[in-house]
Amino acid sequence: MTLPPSEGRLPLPPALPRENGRPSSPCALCAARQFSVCAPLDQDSQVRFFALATTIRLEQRRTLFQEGDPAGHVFNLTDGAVSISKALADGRRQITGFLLPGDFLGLQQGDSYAYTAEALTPIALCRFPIEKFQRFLSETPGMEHRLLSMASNELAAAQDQMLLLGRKTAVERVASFLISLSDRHAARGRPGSPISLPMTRGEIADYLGLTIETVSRAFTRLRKEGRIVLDTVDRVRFPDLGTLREIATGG
Amino acid sequence: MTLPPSEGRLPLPPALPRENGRPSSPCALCAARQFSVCAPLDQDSQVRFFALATTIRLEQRRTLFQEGDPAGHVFNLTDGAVSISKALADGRRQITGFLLPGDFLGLQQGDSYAYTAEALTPIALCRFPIEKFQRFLSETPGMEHRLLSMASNELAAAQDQMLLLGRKTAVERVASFLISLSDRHAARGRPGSPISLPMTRGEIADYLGLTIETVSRAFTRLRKEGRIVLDTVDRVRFPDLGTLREIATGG
DNA sequence: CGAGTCGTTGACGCGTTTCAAGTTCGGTGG
DNA sequence: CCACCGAACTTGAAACGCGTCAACGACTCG
Repeated sequence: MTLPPSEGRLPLPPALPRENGRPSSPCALCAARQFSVCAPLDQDSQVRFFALATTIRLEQRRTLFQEGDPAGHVFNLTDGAVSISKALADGRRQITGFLLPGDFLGLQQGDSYAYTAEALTPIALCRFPIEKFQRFLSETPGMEHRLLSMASNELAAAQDQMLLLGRKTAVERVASFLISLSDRHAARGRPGSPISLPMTRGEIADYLGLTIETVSRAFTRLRKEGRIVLDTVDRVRFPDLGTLREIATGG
Repeated sequence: MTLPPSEGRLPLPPALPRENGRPSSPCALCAARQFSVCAPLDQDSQVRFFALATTIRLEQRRTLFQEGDPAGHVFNLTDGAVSISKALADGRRQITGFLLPGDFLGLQQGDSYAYTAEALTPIALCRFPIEKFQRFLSETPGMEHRLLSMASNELAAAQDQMLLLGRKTAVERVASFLISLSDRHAARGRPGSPISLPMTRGEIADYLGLTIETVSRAFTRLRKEGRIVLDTVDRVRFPDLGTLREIATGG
């Protein structure tokens, strides 16, 4: 299975340098040093670690795993975008996160996944069988420390999102969403503006606890007020990140 | 400073057995084995661990630390109830969690607290200086594993709360809140009904992303429909947990 | 060219918020 | 012991932001 020319919705870094068969983005656990507080793995550990992984690819809109599926693997996203979501019995859905290259997913307590993971674009991942991964964890000093610090960051992000969902208006939510996407791009050394939106309005709505129509109206309002420029429907520029940030925080 | 007879709002376990000066509730990190996937610490490690801690007490409504304060300690709550919250500049507030005895708080990335922690009732905590705690972590096999599993559980709870905040109605939110409190009591071996509510309607509102009035109306509606019985304003009985659970999940 | 998906916009309805009284209850002081 | 007070809670009425329903345009793909 090969990755189509990738003109789904996410152009992303047109082509990150590809080193001798390894995935095109560094593995968050082993190489994304800027996100970790602990010393990176040594050369030997990295080799042992990569030996555990299989690279897999998935087409746009495919489900990686569903809430309740037996949890057999953990993953590291190397290309594309993924949504993490939970749903109620009647279909109401909440997307709890969007994952970008370098993000890690699938680790949790219990023997089944607590959420659904879907490909927003064609994706590529490193896949680790969970027992092998756990064994590597326990054998490799510093790995759990690193995972703990990643989990702490996720927890802080989750709290920000709860503040958004519980207390922000529709326009504030959309502004916050755009700011956080921009910041994530900037944190990886890519420009914070313009950015591409690999997700649809419906997916943004499910992430922000709104409807498609309300998200669309918020985009329109931000555009008419000059806070954003929509080059295309999935490409946004920010003439003034400072003001947008103020809108996002209700300041 | 001594703890008053504790008739604030939280009678809680009237008097857990108190062993030779140790806090009345077991430390989540060392003793609450039912919440951990890893082997408990050995006797020696426990002794070394407790040597790091100071027991402190705080009166009702006092702030333990605020969002932005330099982070100097981590804590383990041993008695009472604590709220964790974040706020916007204009005062809108979101409570992201309620902590009960046995819960752990204060560990995060960065050198300042990312949220505010307040005593809902008179509280007692074990306090660990963060550097000593970190050193103990790195010296004690299994500790980071345990913290990681705790963080994973918190992350799963945070995702549930996002689903609640983004997609549930007011009555569903209140029902979910009551169910989760009941479940937490049951998980600690205490009766799941009746339960006491150590927090005010305003604090419940800030947790559920609602207003005081809406929370009150939801309580009234659940009461009139026979789903709950309010012995007093802060004591709830559940005649039929199954039906309440269905309401909570929109099923 | 027709069908389908996605996004935008308008009109209207509804659930929650806002504003405003009241009620209950525990604590305090006369 | 009781009157008073304030905090917390409840209830009602009106306002409003977001959801729902519907129409339509832009674009893609057969």
